[in-house]
Amino acid sequence: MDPEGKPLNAKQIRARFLEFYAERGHTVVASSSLVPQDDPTLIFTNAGMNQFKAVFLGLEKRDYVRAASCQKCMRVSGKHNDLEEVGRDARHHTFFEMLGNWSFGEYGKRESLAWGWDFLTREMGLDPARLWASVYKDDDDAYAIWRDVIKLPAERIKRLGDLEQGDEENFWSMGDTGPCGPCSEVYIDQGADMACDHPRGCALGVCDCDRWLELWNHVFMEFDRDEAGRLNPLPMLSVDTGMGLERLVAVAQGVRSNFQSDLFTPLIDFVAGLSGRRPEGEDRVSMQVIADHARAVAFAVTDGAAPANEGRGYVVRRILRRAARHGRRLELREPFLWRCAEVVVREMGAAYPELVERQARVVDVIRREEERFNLTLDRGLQVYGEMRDAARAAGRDRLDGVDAFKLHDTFGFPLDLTRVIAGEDGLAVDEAGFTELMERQRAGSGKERRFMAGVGAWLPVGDDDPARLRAVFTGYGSRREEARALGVRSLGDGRCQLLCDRTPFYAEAGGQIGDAGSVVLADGSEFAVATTVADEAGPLAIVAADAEDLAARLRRDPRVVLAVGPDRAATMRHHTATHLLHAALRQVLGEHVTQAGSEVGPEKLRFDFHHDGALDEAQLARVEEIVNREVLANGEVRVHLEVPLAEARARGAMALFGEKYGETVRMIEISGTTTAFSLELCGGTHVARTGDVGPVRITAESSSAAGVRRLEAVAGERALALARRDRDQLAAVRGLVRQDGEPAALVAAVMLERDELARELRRLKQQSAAGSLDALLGGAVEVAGVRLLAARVAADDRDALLALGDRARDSLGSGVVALAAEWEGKATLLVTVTADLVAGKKLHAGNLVKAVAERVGGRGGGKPNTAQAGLPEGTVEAALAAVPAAVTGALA
RNA sequence: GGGGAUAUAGCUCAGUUGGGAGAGCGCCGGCUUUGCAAGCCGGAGGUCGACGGUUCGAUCCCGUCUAUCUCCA
Repeated sequence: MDPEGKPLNAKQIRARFLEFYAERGHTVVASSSLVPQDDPTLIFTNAGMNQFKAVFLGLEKRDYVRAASCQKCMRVSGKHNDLEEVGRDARHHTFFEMLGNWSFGEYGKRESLAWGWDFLTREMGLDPARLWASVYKDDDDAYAIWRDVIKLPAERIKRLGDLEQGDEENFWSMGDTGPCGPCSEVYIDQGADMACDHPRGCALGVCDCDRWLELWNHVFMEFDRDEAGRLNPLPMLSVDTGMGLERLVAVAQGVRSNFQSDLFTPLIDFVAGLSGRRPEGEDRVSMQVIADHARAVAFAVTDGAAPANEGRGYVVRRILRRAARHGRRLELREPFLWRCAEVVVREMGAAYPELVERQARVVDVIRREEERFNLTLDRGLQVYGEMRDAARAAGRDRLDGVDAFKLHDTFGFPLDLTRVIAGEDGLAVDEAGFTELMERQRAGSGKERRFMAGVGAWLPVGDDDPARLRAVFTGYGSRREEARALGVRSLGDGRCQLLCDRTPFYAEAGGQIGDAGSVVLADGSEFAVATTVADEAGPLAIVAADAEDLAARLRRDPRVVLAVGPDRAATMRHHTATHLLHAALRQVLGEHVTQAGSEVGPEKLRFDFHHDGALDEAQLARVEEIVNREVLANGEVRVHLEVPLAEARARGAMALFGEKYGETVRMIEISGTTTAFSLELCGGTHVARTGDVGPVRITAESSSAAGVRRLEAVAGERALALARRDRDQLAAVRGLVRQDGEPAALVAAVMLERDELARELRRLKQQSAAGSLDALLGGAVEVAGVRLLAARVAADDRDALLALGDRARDSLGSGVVALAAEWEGKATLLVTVTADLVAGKKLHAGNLVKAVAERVGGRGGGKPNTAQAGLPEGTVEAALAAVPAAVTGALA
């Protein structure tokens, strides 16, 4: 409550939470991106602790031990989150915000629970009499804190969960192994009228209904679970808590559904206004779906997850299309979701400045996707029409499950729309058949899932378990390193991963490909490093060696010399060139140009960016010119380490996909002619001065996806090689044309001349063919009452032969023409029959040519009026001689 | 990662026992016509997505690849 006794609004609640913990010594940490940076196991950030995972695993140190945040989260799958359910009840969301406080080995259960209690009861003004708590069965500490410190009556403290019985309630773990521990949850009793009719009675720990609303989960990480399932105490206890902002706001504002809180009402009101309908009944459900999905889509696209047909982009597309379908239910036919996204930006832009920064592009992406979906629906309608007609023609009053499934599977036409439209046509839909096919598809694709196939267990080199060790990357400064091997892991394909305490090898990240090179062992043996990949342990060299063998050698002496190969220099040039290109594109095309991906290697660089429409020659030339101008300026490439994220953002640094956003970031500044020319967050390797990049040439411009352009370019010696090749090519052209002047003009003149000559040649050939036609016609004979012309002619391609045949047939008026010609070492026989004979005498050119060809060992066929056959060499005369007999035979 | 569909003129698309590449719109030229999507005549424009196979012959059948659409994970 605020001083006047009015409920707080969502913005105030979010701010209060962070202030509350800041006052208690917590560092307020910005929400990390919805798109997880260094965690391939996650599609979207789904909990507040995601960005602290490495800290809990002991792999990363932060300069604080208490933190609090409000984290953007998305959950679109999982046992409690079927996308189809979102919007139908009071609680489920795709996008939500998670409030949390953390202690990294510092304070414990007592502080976390007591502060949480104070926040809820004093700051939020929740009635202490309605709050309940649960603890893990064996967690006597937490129980005692609730009863003795917070003074919660014992009847409102429940002991839940039982690991021995397989009940993981109130026991949290990150995975099958690793940090884990008991948790304690805070619930609010929403009142007896919200109770359910569970057979064993509506009660906390029994049912799962909305009366007992879970508000806050405090996790106490105190164990490390090993492979045998044993719980080993951790040296330090850590705290990880999470509370859904949407629930808290709803409870604090005294409403029963999250959708009635002011996080959602502006959106629902907006959609109601737009559609001219009231938020009641099924219409209310649709509006809630749209409100939820508009938030999800706006945030996801802002964080770089654009609609696509695979991965997280596909999830975004599905959410967006589901919203669009609900819009149609409200009879919103024009794209509308992009306008909802504008409302999201208006409402939440203050808390999440990135929404405002990228609004123009995000709104545009959403509107285009809506338009695309309309096209998909149009095409689906067309296909549906064909299916309907076929069903009716067959006298059925039902659309097959196969058809409904095909509409959905192949044309993306949703089942519910099929149902509605078929209903209007008086057709039922075989939904059982549809469901069966759907199940089959699910079962089919779920079966084969391989992730880093064949990766074996770590083979330790020293005493420590490599799974707990980490490599330090030293490759910014040096390319050769004497290091100590820690572990080897087989990839199952004759190669293995090598973990060392330090390594100069850059692992594939941020578009820059992993380093190749070599590793030399103490025994003098040398192995090639094919590339380098990263996982939580840091850069791992992929070595072409047998894992067991390599591990055995290293156990005798773990010292190794790691040397990055010579390609790295070219890669560094290309990486710096990529930053120059990015900045130049923004100058030429505008600030909407943002990176959509890149690949930087020794051979070339590839840069994908958001922009509509192809770049014309002038734009490409301008971009190339700017990049090269900056190279000549020879500005300094400065690397700023440990820049606070907020500061980097304030300076307008460009964020790079695939790059890790910690509290502090690495920033690459390229000084230009006057001020900073390029400023990007980037972990890659760069040259020292822009002059080191050497000449840069753009080699290709294309599209990689809707709204995304792709440029390819080369720098340094690759650009020189390209220039050399171009020069040689031009010299070759000049040499061929043997005239002075611009090669293009010379070639154009030659081409023009060639076209004229070709035309002239064709005319002459036709003339001469026409001339010889009279002579040919003189050779026509009469066979069985049909005029027949059989002759060898000079034609040097199929078209010429056919044209000649046409003329002969027309001159003949009524009859059969058989012409043979040879070109390219192959003989072809053409037979044409005039229309009157096809109809009257039932002559068939295809049959005639087949009969003749078979006589001499050839094969052929064709249509009744025209047919062709291939003849063996030297059989032309024999074939022509066989024609009269074939005609006679056909008429017999 | 696994399926399904599509790829033909600048654009939208036709094109079946495998046998001569088409329409509409757009473009260029000519004629006609003072007006609203003008009319008539003529013309240019195609490696039928790429590569391989089967065949006397492939836009068509088969295989591989690429791109786009779409579903499942």
